[in-house]
Amino acid sequence: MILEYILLAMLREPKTGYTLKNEFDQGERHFWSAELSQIYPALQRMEKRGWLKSTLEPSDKGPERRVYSRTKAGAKALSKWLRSDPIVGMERFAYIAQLIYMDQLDDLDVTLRFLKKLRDLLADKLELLSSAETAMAALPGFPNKLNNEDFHGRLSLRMGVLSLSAKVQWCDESIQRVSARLAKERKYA
Amino acid sequence: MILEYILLAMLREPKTGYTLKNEFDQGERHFWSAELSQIYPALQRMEKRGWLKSTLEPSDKGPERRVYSRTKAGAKALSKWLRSDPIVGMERFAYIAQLIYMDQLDDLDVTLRFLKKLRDLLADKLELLSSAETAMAALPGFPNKLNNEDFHGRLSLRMGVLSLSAKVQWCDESIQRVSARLAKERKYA
DNA sequence: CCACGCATGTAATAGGTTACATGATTTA
DNA sequence: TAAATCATGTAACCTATTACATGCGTGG
Repeated sequence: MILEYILLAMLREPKTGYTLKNEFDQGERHFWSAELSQIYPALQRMEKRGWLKSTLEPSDKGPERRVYSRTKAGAKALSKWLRSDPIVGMERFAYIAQLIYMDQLDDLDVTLRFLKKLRDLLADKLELLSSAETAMAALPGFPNKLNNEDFHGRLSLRMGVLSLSAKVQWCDESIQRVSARLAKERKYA
Repeated sequence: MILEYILLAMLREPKTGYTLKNEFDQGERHFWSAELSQIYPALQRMEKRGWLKSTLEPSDKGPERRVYSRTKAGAKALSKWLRSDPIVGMERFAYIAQLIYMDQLDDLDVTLRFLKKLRDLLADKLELLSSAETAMAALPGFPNKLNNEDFHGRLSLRMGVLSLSAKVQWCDESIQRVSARLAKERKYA
């Protein structure tokens, strides 16, 4: 189960479920997300399995915090997972499904509006990642003296930026193509 | 439910569940996939809802085929979905999760091997889409006189090609960076 | 006093994969 | 005769989202 390994890896230092959720939301983890209702039971399962142990600590605000930390068994399981082959799953793009069947509407104006909206949505996402990348470039010793953690973080951020850039460019290219086709359609109408 | 709308859209002409599954597998549908155990119940649900109707037809080989076709209500539901805003969900990249936490192994050789393997996996996928794109370029009247269906198909294929190319390029760039870091590490060791 | 952030959880539902069950026809 | 393809389906399980339930402390 991938989420369990991600949580395990995020528990480099002891943390609560609530904290882990915040790290997902803060956009630090652009490649995955999870809800609290998924995180809490996962942590409980892992503790039962012996990968984590937890202690209750008082909180300034609100109820007691259950702080989880990795056990040796947990660290071993993580190490094994990190050494396994890359997990490349089927990616599912709902917006491509919409686009590919849009010909059935027989209305290129709809396609054009769709692509423009999509472009904006993807560009917004890209901007988030780009600014994170810019922030990283301000790190002390960038890029030659990054520590191992930041070095790996940089690689992963860059993948998000390049992949989203390619999609935004594809939107622009597609908008051009649809516009051209639309213009020709009108000329012969 | 996205799958239901995709099946609805694929039923441009009447088809069986088995046929729909084949279309997913043939790689024609690079943006989505589904198992028969998901397709059959989905078709049944849609028939109950009045989006599809089915008839039993004899088959040359094997059991009778249940052929589904869209009703007017189904066509209307599809049209509404196609006209809705682009569905941009959270993409989940398990291999980026592996990569980003790999610093905890403190062994750049593992990272390097990982990226090389990933590069090969992604390049294989890219090749599939690229050859589909090449095949499309051999279509009569390409690119200026494509019909609407092929035009939309081309746009969607191109997105797959560009997005995967970006990822392969990112792998290459990352392999370079890791190699350089590794070389420096050894020099000062 | 109410909304918001902190903090924990459960329940219901939806979406998806793997395994199981059945049986005909064709091809090696 | 064994495997592959055609063709339908169900059951069990895993993964993920949305909704529900509870309650403290702080700031407006």
